[in-house]
Amino acid sequence: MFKLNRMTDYAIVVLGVLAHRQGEILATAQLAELTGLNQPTVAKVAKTLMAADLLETQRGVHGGYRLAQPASATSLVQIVEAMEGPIAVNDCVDGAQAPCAVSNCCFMSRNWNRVNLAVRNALSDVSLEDLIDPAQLFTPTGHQPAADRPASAVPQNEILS
Amino acid sequence: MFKLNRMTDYAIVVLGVLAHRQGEILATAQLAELTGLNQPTVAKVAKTLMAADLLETQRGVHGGYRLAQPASATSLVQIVEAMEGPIAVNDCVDGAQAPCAVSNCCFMSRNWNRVNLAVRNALSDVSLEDLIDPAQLFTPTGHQPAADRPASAVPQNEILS
DNA sequence: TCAAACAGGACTAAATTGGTCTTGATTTTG
DNA sequence: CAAAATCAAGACCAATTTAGTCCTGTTTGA
Repeated sequence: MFKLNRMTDYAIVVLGVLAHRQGEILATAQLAELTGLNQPTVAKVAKTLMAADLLETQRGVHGGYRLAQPASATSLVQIVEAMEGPIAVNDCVDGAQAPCAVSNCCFMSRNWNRVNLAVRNALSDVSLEDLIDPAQLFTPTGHQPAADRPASAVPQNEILS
Repeated sequence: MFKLNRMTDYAIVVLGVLAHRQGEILATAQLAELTGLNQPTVAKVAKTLMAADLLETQRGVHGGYRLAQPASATSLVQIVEAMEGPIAVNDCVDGAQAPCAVSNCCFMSRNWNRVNLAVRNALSDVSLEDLIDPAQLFTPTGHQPAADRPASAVPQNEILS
């Protein structure tokens, strides 16, 4: 476990498509077609991402969404917290939504905060750009041409190509 | 979110009590009294921890449970994985229980593995002993005497004292 | 003015999680 | 040997959470 919600997965797919067409405004119907998700689901995800200022919107005819910032500037922790609320491994952690219910709290609180911060840092080290571009990662110099990448790392599917 | 299950919290409380009485065998009824949990809940948690070899058992009259290894040798990742299964931020990660459902998978898989590993490492850096003993953490030399610790870090409650 | 699109909720259904119970096996003790 | 205490294993139901849909508005361009 420790799994992301399905909605968060959807959000990443949607953001990935928008990142590939940076600047373009795409309607939820187009996003639905490109991602394979249902249009209402895309709309719900987009609304949530809007509330976190990760998307910009244009209303009315020919309206839609685009990224509010470059993919390289959006970190995974932003996406996760937009969709799932603040990261809190339990209720003993600063920023948790409810006070802790059981008594393993309080005197462990500082340690939980340390754990929580470590998890959070792990997510903040990855940008949306990293997630959608395999070449970015695992290559110390970065931006290595595709021909040099192992074939197994590039089984692109139609969604983001 | 990214929250641990309540059962995992319970497990940590139970393990914490057993760590304080290392070597002693405690029955689920005693553990229930010491932790404030219900006896059936303690029994369920203990069964799960048994399956992960974190506890040793003695059956029959005066039976019960004790830690299978010192608290310092049990890491948080062991406890979490015992209670919640392998850590997998999504289904695209090695060790996930189901193949990925949506198409944000595959070509992101290696990156997800990186994220997953970072989260996992964050949890493996914390031992059960760290969790129950605030003095262990935040003191580079470790094992600092209680008198030197800031008062705010030692609001012990009755459960683990 | 109309149609395309987002805004903001409410709402239902499905899945997961938490907690309890039952039946059986094992061990100590009188 | 019998009884009591205790763990073993799993079935089961209730509560919570999550996913997905829908409805009624508002905005905008043609």
